[in-house]
Amino acid sequence: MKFYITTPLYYVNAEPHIGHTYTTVAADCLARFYRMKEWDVFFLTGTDEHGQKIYEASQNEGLTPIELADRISEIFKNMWKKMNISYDRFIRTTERQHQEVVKRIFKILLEKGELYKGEYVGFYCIHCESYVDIEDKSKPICPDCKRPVSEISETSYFFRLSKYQTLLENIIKNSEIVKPEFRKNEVLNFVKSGLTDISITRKNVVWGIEAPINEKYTIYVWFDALLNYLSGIGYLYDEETFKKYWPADVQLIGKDIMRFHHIIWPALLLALDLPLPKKIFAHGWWISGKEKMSKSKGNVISPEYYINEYGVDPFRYFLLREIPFGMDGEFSEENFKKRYNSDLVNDFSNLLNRSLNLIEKKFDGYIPEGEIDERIFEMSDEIYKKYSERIENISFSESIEEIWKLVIFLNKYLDEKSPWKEKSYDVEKTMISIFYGIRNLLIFLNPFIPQTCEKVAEMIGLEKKEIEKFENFKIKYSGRIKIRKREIIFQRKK
RNA sequence: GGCGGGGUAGCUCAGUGGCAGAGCAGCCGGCUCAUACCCGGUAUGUCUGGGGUUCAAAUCCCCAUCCCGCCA
Repeated sequence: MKFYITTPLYYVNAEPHIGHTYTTVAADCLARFYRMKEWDVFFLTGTDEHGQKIYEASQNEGLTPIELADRISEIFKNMWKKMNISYDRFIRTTERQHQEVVKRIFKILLEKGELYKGEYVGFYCIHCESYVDIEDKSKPICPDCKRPVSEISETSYFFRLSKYQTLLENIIKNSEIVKPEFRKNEVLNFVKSGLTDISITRKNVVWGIEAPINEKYTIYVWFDALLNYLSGIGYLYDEETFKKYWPADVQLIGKDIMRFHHIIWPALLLALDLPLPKKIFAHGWWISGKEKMSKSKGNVISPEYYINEYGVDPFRYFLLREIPFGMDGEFSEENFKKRYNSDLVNDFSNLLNRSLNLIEKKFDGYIPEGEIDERIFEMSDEIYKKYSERIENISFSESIEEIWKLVIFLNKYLDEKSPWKEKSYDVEKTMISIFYGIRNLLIFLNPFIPQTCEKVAEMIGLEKKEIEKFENFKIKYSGRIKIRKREIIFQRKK
């Protein structure tokens, strides 16, 4: 089995913020989950580096566009390193190979008659690099960026998007491609309202891939960027890899770029006679103080702050646990702290600490040998089933809820057995069972908080590889295992 | 203006015709190995308002109202 997952390519006009981080952490979690199932996973992310905005931004900083792109894409890479993002490839749209693929696709589509040369008459926003509809013709302002726009008339190459209207309607209605479910109608209504062909070349934008024709055009940055999902896995140059991974299993996007991904992207694939991705999931936004975050409002959440203050894993945990993927959610330190203290400290970290403490006191740090309470395995089995279903549905928070049942069970189990009491019996059995319960927790939580799981595994005397496969949650070890050290994994915050 | 989703406990929300629920916050108690934690118990509701269908409505229908999303 294979699993191909993508994030959008991030535009290099800004440094990574919480939105980028959110998508990428979610993708990472899925990638790790399927690797633990021993599927052949390919996780693609990267940066989108062409277009007018990049050109302008580079000029403002006295750089060439590629210098700017080099710098920002490096910042993204560093951020993903910090966040433990396990991508298989980081693609940049300025790479020679990607550019070649885009050009060849352009040619193929042109030859197939999917592109045609036409005349665009209307308004154009230079900044947004897009043709815009203007409500009030006497005051031509870009509906998006609010800058003045000019009326133009120019020739351009168009993609026959309109041709796919009916086909797209049927596909959207009858497939899982638009996720979450509640977005389906929205997209469908838009398609039904009529699709117009879209211009995919630009005359006055120099920073872009040259169209492979005898005229001076560059390729529209969105067309260029979308094709990374194909060029990233070898389309037209490494057919073997491409065949192995295409179609994408899950493509994650923010809800702001649904139009491109739920309509234009599938239409392009249809034009290329390629199968469509199975799911394109649009997640919600993190808001701050009831408003969307923006620099001007000064309510931007800084990933760095939370990483430094609480650690990478608590940050990853919060992003995936706090709200259902797909919904908007409020990001506040108050909510973060509550989640951190109650889930990670009180439930999880304290479970580890009290358990290891008992093993040290009662058994000198050795995991006792003997019978294990079968309920641990039965429960793990059940949890794993539900957890898998939920992850396959891209419901991170519900998956964690499922795993948490084991955390709660283990705390309760310890209390019921009270191995610290003089008159308690079955102390060996209790502590072995707790040990295996914790081991299974580490396996289940590994896609979400990998660094922590690895650290705890090391603490309790396990190898990293023991917690890297889901299969392993059924294994019972032979031989003595000794706790290597006991330390508090998450400190309570006031 | 059109289409769609929603309004349920202090908060976030689940609940598609059969005794109103979960988590967090609260309250009471127990325990005390552990990071004052954990465990158990417990209160809380005009299910937005009004009308209708039904033996029975948070749930189905109609009207109103408010919030959100997409489109124009």
